Amino acid sequence: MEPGRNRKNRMALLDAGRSMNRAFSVRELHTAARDAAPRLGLTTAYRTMERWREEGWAEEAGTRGGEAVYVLCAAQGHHHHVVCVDCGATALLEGCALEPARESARTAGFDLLDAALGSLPARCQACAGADEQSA
Amino acid sequence: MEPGRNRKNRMALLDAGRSMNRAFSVRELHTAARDAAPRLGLTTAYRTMERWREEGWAEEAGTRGGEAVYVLCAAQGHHHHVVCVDCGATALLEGCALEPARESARTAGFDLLDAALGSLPARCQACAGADEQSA
DNA sequence: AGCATAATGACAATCGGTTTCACTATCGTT
DNA sequence: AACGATAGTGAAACCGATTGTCATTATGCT
Repeated sequence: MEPGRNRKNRMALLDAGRSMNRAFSVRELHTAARDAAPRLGLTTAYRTMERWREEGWAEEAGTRGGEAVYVLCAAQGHHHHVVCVDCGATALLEGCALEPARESARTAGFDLLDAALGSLPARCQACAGADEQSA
Repeated sequence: MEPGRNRKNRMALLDAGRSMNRAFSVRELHTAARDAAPRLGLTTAYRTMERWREEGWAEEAGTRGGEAVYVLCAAQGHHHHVVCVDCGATALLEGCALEPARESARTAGFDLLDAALGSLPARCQACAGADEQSA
């Protein structure tokens, strides 16, 4: 990570993102980072997230309540994880669990987009349990 | 399909949707259906798409240029297809290509959401080729 | 014909997200 | 220390997709 100029804001955002251990929206990131950098604007949060995505440190993990959520990727190489669509909890998947799907797509003349499939939508045990209760 | 009252608009929308053989946005659907039903409003197109989704005839297949795109599902049972993120072309995947991923997720304590994984983002050969040219 | 109600469409409102633009912070150079 | 170039910033305007409102219309039933 190359901080470039004015590293204070980005560091606040990075710390905030790392400390929340789940998928989060830009708005949530902004709110969390404001504890450390009160004058931080929402625009900068959006710009920083886009930068992280371009540089591969973050990826989009679907939407929640109408707004896009993202995950910070610790693993840099080829990997996939699951993200709970309710609470944002994440887990890394072992091995290349999407290879069969990729093969199947290839025979149909399509290339699966790893970039868009880094985070598979799922429901974690806690949220699945809560769902049963409310249903 | 139960047409209910005033079937003219919905039939126009359904015909339009069926005739375009690819993923499409609500706005595209509305435009196409207007040939057969000129007074059709955009609101009705949105409402109809939501209804189709609730009833299982359509599912969201990501976004393109900021607007959500959908596919009409011919197959009713458990199935997955790929959707080209560039042109919207679709193909049905053979077999249960996502089973390994589901297993892997389960060991991590997550349930993959079939509903959200009906359409896997991909790129078709034509668009992949066009991409190479422009790059 | 008359009624109850589903369906409709024009328009307003909402809401993520992006763009604009004047201002500020940082860095290398004098 | 002052300076100039440029990256970075935030408030506010803007945009476009989607949803809500509400008076009107179409439909099926009696």
